[in-house]
Amino acid sequence: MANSTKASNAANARTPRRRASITDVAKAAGVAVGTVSNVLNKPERVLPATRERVEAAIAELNFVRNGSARQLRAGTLTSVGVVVLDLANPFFTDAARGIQDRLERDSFTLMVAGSDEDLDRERRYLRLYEEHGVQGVIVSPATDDIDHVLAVRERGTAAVLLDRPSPVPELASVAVDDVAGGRLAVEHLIAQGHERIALLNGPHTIRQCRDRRDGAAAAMADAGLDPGTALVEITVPGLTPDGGEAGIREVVALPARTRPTAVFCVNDLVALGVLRTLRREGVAVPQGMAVVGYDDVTFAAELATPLSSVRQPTSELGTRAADLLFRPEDSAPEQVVFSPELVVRESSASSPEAGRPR
Amino acid sequence: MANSTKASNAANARTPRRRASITDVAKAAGVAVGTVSNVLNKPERVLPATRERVEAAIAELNFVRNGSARQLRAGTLTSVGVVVLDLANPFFTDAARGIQDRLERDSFTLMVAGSDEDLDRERRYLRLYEEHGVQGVIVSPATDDIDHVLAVRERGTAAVLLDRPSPVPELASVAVDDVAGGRLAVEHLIAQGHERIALLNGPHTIRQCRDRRDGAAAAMADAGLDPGTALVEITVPGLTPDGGEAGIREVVALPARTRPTAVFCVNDLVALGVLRTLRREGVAVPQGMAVVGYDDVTFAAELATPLSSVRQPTSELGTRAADLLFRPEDSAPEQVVFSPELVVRESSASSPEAGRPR
DNA sequence: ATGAAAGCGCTAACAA
DNA sequence: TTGTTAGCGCTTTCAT
Repeated sequence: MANSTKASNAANARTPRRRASITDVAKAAGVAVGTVSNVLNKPERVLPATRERVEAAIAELNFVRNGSARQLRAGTLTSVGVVVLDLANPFFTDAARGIQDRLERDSFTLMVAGSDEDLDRERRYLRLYEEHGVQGVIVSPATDDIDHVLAVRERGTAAVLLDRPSPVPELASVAVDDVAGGRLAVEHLIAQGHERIALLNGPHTIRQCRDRRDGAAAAMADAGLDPGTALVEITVPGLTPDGGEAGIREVVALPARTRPTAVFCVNDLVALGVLRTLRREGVAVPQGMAVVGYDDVTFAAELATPLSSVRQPTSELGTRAADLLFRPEDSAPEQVVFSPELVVRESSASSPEAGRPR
Repeated sequence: MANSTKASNAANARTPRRRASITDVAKAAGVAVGTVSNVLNKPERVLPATRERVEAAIAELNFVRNGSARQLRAGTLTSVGVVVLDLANPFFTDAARGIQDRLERDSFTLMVAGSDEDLDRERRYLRLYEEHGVQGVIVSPATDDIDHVLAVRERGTAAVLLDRPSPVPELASVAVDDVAGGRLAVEHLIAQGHERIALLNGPHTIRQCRDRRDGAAAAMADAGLDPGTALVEITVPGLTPDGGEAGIREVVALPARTRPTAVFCVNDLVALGVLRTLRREGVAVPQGMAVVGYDDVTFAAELATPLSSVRQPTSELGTRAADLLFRPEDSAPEQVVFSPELVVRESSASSPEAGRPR
């Protein structure tokens, strides 16, 4: 049928002239529907001759199985749904890649949706997946409210929390210790001599943001600084470069006396915007302002000022999540927590090679 | 039902104890199934009193509509499926964002899958979407073979090609002129005095790769250079930073006499790997090797050596694609082609500010 | 306003 | 080996 389409006209193609059903095929081939079904599912059970007739009819009628009907009978589907916070964030797409890699082994298919940190959208997608009978869902929740995830699981669909430790034992999760991450970043900055540090953060409804802040504050307290004044938290309008730009402008506008000398960004996208803006404004990094990011995305090391960042085992996060999805029924749900590590680069280290890169 | 889950035990939750059906709800509420259906779909048609009873039953039984059954009756679904070449490529995720933004307006839901440039996987996802009755599909095809996309459309599902001009008039498409893009990049390099240019490219089965090469070759020919010798094409093992690293190592290993002095990378991910490797190897950019990328991703301008790149209207690509999906039946399919533009930065311009950035 | 029942397309169990 | 048929869960007439 390769080029036959060339002849057809557009309107025709668009018209939803009823898709051929298995009954149509049966009729056209002069066999029973059961036989067509067998050709589709257990070809070996049907005589080559009849099979050919049926296959001809299928091709002829352009038949495509109706997945809904199929599934209505079968009960379930070999696919998995994922909802991440942000489709444009490399952290999540890398994790999605990890999931896909793992799932591929069992020839599951993966569908991804982005919630844009919106609880409603998260719920909508989750419900869509569930209604369509996916085998499991992997969600990085936008807020603390995960009742809907729990509910999905209650109803018999496997569920795993991604990048978020589970608050209840019966739900599996894969996460990275964000408190530790925040602590790492700020301990490092303090060690570099900074005593007032800005935190460009997202809303505290997002757990990652809250935890990283808590870690940062803890590091301050441990160092004998008062987090209340020494940690200047600024909520950015978006976890993006533009958000970072807006945030750092606020910092720079602060009176010199109380202006932080370092900034810890809740992710590398934000940090990218910060670096961009500081450069434009002629502020030297790290001398005028030290910067630490989070996620250690691919490009962090290659920036004009190589960016210090808290690294997470991103893709492994995904593969583990996929693993947990299909553990045997009787095994207890597992809570996996990875540890982050800090990668120090020039954006925060006024040490050895402070001058020119390379 | 918020915290009730806490009490339940895991095994129980996992057991696919048959999901409650509409019949169960009807029974529990002491009404007919039709009434339950009405509560779900046309609540105004049912007496408040009965409605409440039904709603109580729904909550009680944890009922979730079975999407397959629903759709089997209704025929179709308000969602759209997208298949992109690579989920980890910012170009495609940005485009996906564009699609999502546009679709949101009509409260469609979006599902994304990555084919990893594999035709089989592309086919699988497309079929999955089709079988499940999505309203439309948007595909960035891995190869020239788009019969399966045409077929989907023939069967009545709207389809739009993404980042790929349609070869047939009856299929809508949104693309960027990649020949022009390749030409822009190489013309620029030639203007900078380069006479032998490496092209780190992906396989020619991918149209974008082929077109950019053709544009590059054309620019050479126009300048009186022989593309056969002056354009050194190297196929990278992957369109990723690591692929770029492998590619540039080949280039650098060439005997000085025939070694290119500039490299044009088929995307910015590859270029990132190239810059990284050149830095490690101590090759100055652009003096020792000029570099031009493609896509102008967010971080291109912020790299240690700001990267020259061919910019595409990425997110607009997505919104337009979504637009085309739902044009009225009678309107002819549209072929949209955007023009790329070259953004020159330090990685290729030995001109003004050749020395230090900032 | 509600109930009863048909039927969407498919698979699986059974009969021939 | 092939045909017949019940029924998955839902929506939608058509009665009541």
